[in-house]
Amino acid sequence: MTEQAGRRRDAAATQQALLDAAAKLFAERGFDRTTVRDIAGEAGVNQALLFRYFGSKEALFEAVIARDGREQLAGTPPERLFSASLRSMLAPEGPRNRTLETYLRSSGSDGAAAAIRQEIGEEYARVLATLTDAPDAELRADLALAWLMGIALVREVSGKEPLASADPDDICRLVVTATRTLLERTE
Amino acid sequence: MTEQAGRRRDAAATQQALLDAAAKLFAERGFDRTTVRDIAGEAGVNQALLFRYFGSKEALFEAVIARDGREQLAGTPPERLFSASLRSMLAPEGPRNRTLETYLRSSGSDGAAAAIRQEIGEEYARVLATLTDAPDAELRADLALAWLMGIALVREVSGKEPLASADPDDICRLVVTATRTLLERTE
DNA sequence: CTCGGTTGTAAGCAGCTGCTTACAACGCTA
DNA sequence: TAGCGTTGTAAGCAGCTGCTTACAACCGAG
Repeated sequence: MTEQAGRRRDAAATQQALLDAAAKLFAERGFDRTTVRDIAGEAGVNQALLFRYFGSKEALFEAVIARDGREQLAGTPPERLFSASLRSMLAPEGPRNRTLETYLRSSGSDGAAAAIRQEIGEEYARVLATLTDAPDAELRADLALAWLMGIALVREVSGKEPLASADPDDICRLVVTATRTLLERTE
Repeated sequence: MTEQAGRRRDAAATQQALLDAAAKLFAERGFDRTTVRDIAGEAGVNQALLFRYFGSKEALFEAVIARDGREQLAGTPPERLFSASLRSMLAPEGPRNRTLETYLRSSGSDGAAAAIRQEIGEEYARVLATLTDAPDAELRADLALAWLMGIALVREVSGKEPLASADPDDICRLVVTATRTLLERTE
């Protein structure tokens, strides 16, 4: 996790370590339940440096989202965004993108965290809305996004069975089938 | 909100006021973000009484769920539970049952709160699972429950538009239509 | 009236939170 | 090598958290 040997006095590496640690902990616990001491400890860094390099806990949160938030969004064609996001959230391991997980685990936070949450949600919904030509496309997109969030919530946060241990393929099949009535073109 | 005149020294009324205040605040802010001082203040009661009558903040949470949690579950036939819960969460006002709202706003909490969350989820899913005869009925029920939670999350917690201001009837129509492929009998 | 348990109050405890400050160690530049 | 800005450290601040304690006010029973 932390590199004790090798170079010390490396500001860039320290900032990276803080960003990585924060991204992990925010995704796992959300904004409120992650303390600056946790982040500094996970990064193997003195907590005062967090404030030197990022100014505040909220600014660190913004930096994490700015780095990871639009990655999947930009790199996925719209027609695959829904299933790709679903699979990304369901993937048990690997360097998955945990932005949506961060989003839902930080629900209820105020301030800058709330503003950023909203921004992410809007970007996802905007892309999903292009998938249908129904007049209420945005509402349908919100409902699809809501299902994504709900599945992540019940699976990851609540750990409810059988959903928590279900095969991502099975989940994907059921959900994509059901959302056909939501996100489809009539033309 | 609080009755200052009239009887004082009424243990039962004090406990009721604490339960009501706690139910409201837990639904609005979740477990973690609600402080015992908030609850006592909302109830117009000295905070020490909270501990005298309920022992701990977690025990108060359990008491709230025990009082309200199974109300809607017990009073609604299975085939209407999904749309009834959805409508109850979408209802803008009135004495709606806010158990599911409490559930999702308290996500991420540990301890007794987590155990109770799980219990509520299981009861809802068990009932929903009776609606289909598919072999993976429980998984389908979890996915339906997840959609409920996700809609509440995006609508109430994130306040995302257009979902937040959408007509409950429109939402219900779209969601119930989409879940037909999930929760239906083949026989 | 007096007693004694019940109800309500005020103050405070220890622990944690985000954040700040004063200072030491380092290493590049001159 | 001397100086100095950069990087890292340790300690601590004020505010909030759940919870406890010591005590006053009340009221029915004897």
